[in-house]
Amino acid sequence: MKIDYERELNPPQWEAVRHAEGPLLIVAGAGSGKTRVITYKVAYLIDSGRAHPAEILAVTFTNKAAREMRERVENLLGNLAAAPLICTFHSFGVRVLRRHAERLGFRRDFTIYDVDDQKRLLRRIQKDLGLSSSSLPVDRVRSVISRAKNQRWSPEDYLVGSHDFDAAILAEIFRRYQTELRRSGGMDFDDLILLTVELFQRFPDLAESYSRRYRFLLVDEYQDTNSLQCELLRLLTCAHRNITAVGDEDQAIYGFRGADVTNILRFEEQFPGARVIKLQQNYRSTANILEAASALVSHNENRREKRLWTEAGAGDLLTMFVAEDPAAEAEFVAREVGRFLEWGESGIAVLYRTNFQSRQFEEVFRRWSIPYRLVGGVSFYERKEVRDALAYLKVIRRPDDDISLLRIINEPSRGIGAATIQRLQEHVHDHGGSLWQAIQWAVEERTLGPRAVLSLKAFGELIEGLRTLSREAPAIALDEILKRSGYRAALEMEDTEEAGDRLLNLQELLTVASGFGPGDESWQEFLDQGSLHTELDEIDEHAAVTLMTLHNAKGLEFSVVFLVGLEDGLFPHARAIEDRAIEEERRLCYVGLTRAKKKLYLTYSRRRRLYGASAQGFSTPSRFLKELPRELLEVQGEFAFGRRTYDTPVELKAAALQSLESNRKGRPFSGNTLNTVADVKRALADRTENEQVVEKPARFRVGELVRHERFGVGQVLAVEPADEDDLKVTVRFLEAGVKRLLQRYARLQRA
DNA sequence: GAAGTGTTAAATCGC
DNA sequence: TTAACACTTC
Repeated sequence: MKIDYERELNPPQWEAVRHAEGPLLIVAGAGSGKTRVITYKVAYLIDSGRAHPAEILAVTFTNKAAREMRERVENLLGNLAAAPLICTFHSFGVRVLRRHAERLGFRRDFTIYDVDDQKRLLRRIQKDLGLSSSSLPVDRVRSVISRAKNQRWSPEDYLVGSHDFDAAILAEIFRRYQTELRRSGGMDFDDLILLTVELFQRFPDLAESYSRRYRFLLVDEYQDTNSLQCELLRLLTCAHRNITAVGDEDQAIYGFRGADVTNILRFEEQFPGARVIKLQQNYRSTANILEAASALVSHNENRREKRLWTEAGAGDLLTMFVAEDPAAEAEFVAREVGRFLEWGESGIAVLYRTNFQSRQFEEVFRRWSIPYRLVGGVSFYERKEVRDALAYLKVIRRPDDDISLLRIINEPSRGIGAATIQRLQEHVHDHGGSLWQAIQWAVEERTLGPRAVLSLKAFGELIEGLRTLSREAPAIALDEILKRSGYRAALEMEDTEEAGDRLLNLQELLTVASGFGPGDESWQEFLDQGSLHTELDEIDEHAAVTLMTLHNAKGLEFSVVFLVGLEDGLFPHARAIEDRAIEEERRLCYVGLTRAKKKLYLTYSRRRRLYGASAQGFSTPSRFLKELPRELLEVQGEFAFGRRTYDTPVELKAAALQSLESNRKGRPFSGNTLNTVADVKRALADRTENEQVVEKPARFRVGELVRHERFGVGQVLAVEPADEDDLKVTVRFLEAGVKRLLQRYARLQRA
């Protein structure tokens, strides 16, 4: 054998790797070499001659994980004549459905509709039903529909089984959504799994042939499977029982898309006689980090107790930093990052709960010339111009694809406005068929205004003319499309920086496309990768600092991790608090903590502008901070004022006084005492204790100084409308003894 | 009726 | 920062 497995793996790891036949569950704690074990297992199966590479199917949840696993296997074994199939659940579904979708009444060249397409369609439907998007947010509709589909509910089933307040409306939207989706011959992400399961259930022979073909099945991140994926795995093991699942229930963070932790907890029930091997030695983090993470997650009730241990030393304490506002938080992070970069450290990550938090960090990093890599956010394939270009390609292949057609019908503007489109849709609604057919009808019958007919005719001819291009390679077709549709010209005309970027992106897309030859399959592959792709990661691959959400960080490790925005409402997210889904948030926090190898920073901001509020609100430190053992934390640099932080209270006081002086505007003002370290610590330990109320209503302006009889001088930090006549005023008092943020409704005095 | 311009509100997580 | 919406101009 090429590899000395016994030397490279610890005893339980090696045991898991050599367990070739029969069901196996590897319960792997964070940093216990989970990915290593599963890749070594793939290698071992091949290396030992137990499996031909083509008999192995390894399923992951993200493209990134699949790609990495492929690379690792290749590193271990070198180039193989045949490669094992390593892909995501969704791309496996696509693979199967592209071959057999006809059996379910779909065309094989069905279109995959992603989130953006779904939203466009749903908005349209809601509009048709006369519902404003504000009363029923499209994201909520989408999640309801997705949940229903993952339960395999039809719109009618949903109506019966749901307790939602507006179930009837939701069911109707759901019904129309399904109809439209089917009519344009499309599948959404949920369908990719759902329909694969349906296919296998209706045609057991097919399931069996797949099961026979892939005699060894490996599943990564098993705790994140939903019931459909679980069913798919069951179907894929109908001809054998060689399934190896790796997972950690403490890292289950995809409940929101239907993942169900009980799948991993019941693995032995589903696959009787399964072996369970636990990996509990952590090779990643220092003892302090590991201890903090374990302490945190032990607050969860829904879990098996396990004991992670490490041979590593205690390492540094965790550093907690309290910033005055998000800008100061970002500056602190940038400063620390700068120090690590000087020391030559390169594995640094800034992890946050929600994508919008990335902006403040990007801004500071750019200002300080710190090269960073942003994962997620608006990715290449989500850009408008890229999606438009792909929509053109889809339409010239299959003009009946309504959703793609709608995207480009007036892009660039060609005189087909909302009213005309409305008419076309009415026609489709009354007479059936597709929009494309409705356009033909409008041109022939001339029932619309002459201008509209002219524009539609030109559009029809444009598409008709472009259709022959589908015989060429995608790159050639795309280039021609951009030319003839006037898309490129329109951007060139604009002559703005943004238009220039868009042109560059289209050029980039052409480069990607040029890797694909002519032919149906090649086109399909190109378009599918666009739909299933998440981010283009060759951009600044070697940047020392990575910015990403906690969800994106799963499975990765970094020497230094900054976990930022640790405020109640942000993390744990307000929605999770409302839904009483704190345990999943805590697991997410656990995932974040355990990404760090050597050094972990926890930061939060005392003020933050959220949800477009007109004023900055005050935040409460995340409840998770209180669940970490005090003795593992050091509080650092908490002296923040305005946008800056200061190393000592003396410096802080000087700066604050100066700022206050220049802002005084004739109001009474006297010297004051500022926060001390002890004050801040006490405030953190119990925030409510320090909250006070302003007794006298008055008029306030942000930034202005006020004086209170009892609490002394303070600065108005926010004034925001509350009820009709009321203003919510937030004041920070600077005198000793009272230092917290005071809130009170003050009567608005109208001018 | 379409296109261009200005304004305002909004924002979990992701295949 | 974006995207939907209202409003004006052609």
